[in-house]
Amino acid sequence: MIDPLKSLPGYALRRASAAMLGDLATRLAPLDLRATEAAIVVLIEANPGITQSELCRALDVQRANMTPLIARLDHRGLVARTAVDGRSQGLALTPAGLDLHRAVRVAMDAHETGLVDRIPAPHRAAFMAALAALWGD
Amino acid sequence: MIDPLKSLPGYALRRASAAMLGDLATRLAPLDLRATEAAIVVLIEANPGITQSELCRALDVQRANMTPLIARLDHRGLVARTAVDGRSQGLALTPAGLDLHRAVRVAMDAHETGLVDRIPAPHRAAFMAALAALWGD
DNA sequence: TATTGTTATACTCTATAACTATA
DNA sequence: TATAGTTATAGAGTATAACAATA
Repeated sequence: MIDPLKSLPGYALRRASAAMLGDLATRLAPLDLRATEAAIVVLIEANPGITQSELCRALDVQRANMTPLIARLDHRGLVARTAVDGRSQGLALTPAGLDLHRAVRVAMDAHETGLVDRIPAPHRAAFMAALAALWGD
Repeated sequence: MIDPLKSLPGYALRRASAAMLGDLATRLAPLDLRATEAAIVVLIEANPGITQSELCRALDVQRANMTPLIARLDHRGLVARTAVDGRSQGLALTPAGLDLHRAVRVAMDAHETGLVDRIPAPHRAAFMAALAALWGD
């Protein structure tokens, strides 16, 4: 079978990303969190008082799609909302949220370590630089 | 804003992939093709007579999800089915499909060239090697 | 028994438009 | 006027289960 896609960097990027996202999803499944939810938990922990709109900009998620994500974390008792002004609420992790955050970091660190370990050591720095060049702007 | 995600290779991989997929989608939109459909067109052109199941294995798409993809290309008159045996059909591009394939290659080549151009030249080989290490399990 | 293609279904992710209330 | 959050909705992507026909 001739596969003209194998040699295309863009296609390889998509397939590698999908494979790694699948690995992360497997690791987060026991926590009943999806990848985006885990990213939200990490960002709230690092930035207590952050608003939904700020999360949207950091993660490149639409405001309309953030609403059900935060609502689910709220209903699970992981996130608390505190009014900043009349229209926005600062978000912070509850004690249960902080506990979950520790488990998230364990799962994410294992994922990232496993990923980096698969890349030959001399290629790692160039790999990160290339991703930054594609992601930025 | 503290962003602990920025330094994570897995997260950067996901964001870079999403950015590049968006670029490809924009380039394919005038052809009314999605990225997976374009990949199918390229694979059929390179492998006339290929079956749906073989496409599924090459692209890592479930059989159940391939059905509507091929059906749409068929209804648009881009793909012709020829019975191989009683249960599978070989796929080939029609003349209209071959015309479209040329436009697909133009769009994909522009996409890939733009992508590679954004990566500093000394990092390109390592980038491809790293992706291959992550993709091929 | 295993494979091909199909249908039905469901869940996630993403995108847009429109609404409210607040600044 | 612009921003924050919400609701509703629609389009894609992806996953499983079950079925008929064929090998």
